[in-house]
Amino acid sequence: MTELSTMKDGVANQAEASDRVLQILAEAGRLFASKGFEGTSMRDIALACGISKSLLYHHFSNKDEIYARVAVGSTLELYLFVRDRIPDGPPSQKIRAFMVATAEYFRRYRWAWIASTTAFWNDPDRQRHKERLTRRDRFENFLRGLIQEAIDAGEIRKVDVPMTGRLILSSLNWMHRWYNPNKSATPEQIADTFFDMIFNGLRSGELVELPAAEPPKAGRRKSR
Amino acid sequence: MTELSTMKDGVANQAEASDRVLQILAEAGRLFASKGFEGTSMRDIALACGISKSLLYHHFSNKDEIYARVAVGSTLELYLFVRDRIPDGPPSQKIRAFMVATAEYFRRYRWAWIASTTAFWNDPDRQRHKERLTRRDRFENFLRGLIQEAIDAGEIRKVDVPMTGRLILSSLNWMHRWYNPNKSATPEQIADTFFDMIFNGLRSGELVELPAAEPPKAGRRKSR
DNA sequence: GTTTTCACCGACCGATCGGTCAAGCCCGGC
DNA sequence: GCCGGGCTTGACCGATCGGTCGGTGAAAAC
Repeated sequence: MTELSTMKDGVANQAEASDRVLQILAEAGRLFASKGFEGTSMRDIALACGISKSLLYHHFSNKDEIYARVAVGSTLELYLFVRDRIPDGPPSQKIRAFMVATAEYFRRYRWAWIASTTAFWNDPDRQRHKERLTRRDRFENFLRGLIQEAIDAGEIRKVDVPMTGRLILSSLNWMHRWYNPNKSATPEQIADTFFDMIFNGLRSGELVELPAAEPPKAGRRKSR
Repeated sequence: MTELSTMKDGVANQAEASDRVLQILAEAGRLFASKGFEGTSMRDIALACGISKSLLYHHFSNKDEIYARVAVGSTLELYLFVRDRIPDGPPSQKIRAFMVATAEYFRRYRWAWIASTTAFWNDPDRQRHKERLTRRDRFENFLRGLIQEAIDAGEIRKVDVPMTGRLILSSLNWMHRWYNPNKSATPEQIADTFFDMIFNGLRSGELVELPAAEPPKAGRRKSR
């Protein structure tokens, strides 16, 4: 199921592409990620690759296509990548695997990930942007299915499913803003920690029954 | 506490500014938020305001200053805004108030918020960002203090404090990517829901019946 | 009544943008 | 030999970029 693993320097899913094309995609992804789409010129990309600007137009028809190959081509198989890493077992563990797999994808295709989630995300008139959003919808709906599964199995509370999905995805999607690859924790470890926090909650103590009758302010005490 | 509330159209903390300047800041914020800093030209801003491009340079020295007034000027008092809305009471409720207050700030200064968290966040020329980042650090450290407080009070588990802060902030910081002001839930309600999910966890409580033959869930429980 | 101040504008600047094009370079097949 | 065809280039294009300049008109200050 991982025949899609033709990759180089974090450029995902670019089968049958020449070394030069892969180089361009890698450099362009890095630049898009750090300076944005509008902030990156074709001259920047050419300079980073050590080639002439014209050569970019030999391999790609325009700037949008480079971005599409970086971003769309990279989110292309996120859904499949994650789906294939969901084990059989209790639904809650599937959610955990979902988070860890997404984090692994982030780690492997980091620049392309950042580029695709950063650049002109709300430009309404970009045709291929819609394709990417469709893929992300499928990805998100997959997560919602897992959450519903966990609810049906009685593993998690009867929470609002879309909102729960947004919380989980938020914890992963914001990671690129603070994640430092030189620090010790891997994205997978971070995702695992976040799953623990979200699934088990932060609250200490065994679940004694709810202080339901109590107004929130007066609540819990256990002075230090 | 709210002497900082000179605002118009979601432009925060722009005291003693003329109507025209406020208009420019509002329109520029909206454009920066939707098209990014590099993607927004001075002509765009002038056109949106119905004025000439020259007039922008009469009121501001350059494009960066407009961005600074929108973004830096808006995150300027986020820390104070939130701090003043933290009630006395149990630390966990302070964390909840922190989240709700941040969400309120997001709702009130939405465009400026998006512009400041979107545009060239990792520009190598961090100088103009340093001030803004310093403020955000203070903001984040404030949250970490609340988390530590809750741990010391025994209200929440002995979790990793910075990581917990990142989870909480992620849930809020990613909101602008999916929040729809036309839908029913307010940002404050969303933040409240997220607090409940993170604090109490998703896992169903003891009262859930144990399906007799069901194998246990692979030992994810963390004992404290 | 004169001068100063200030919001405002149209024309313009050099630089850079995305993109084009005709021509060279290189290398395997005749 | 020399012939095609893919890789590569520098010169160039119109458009647009951020920013400047000289000036206008009306109110405020003297």
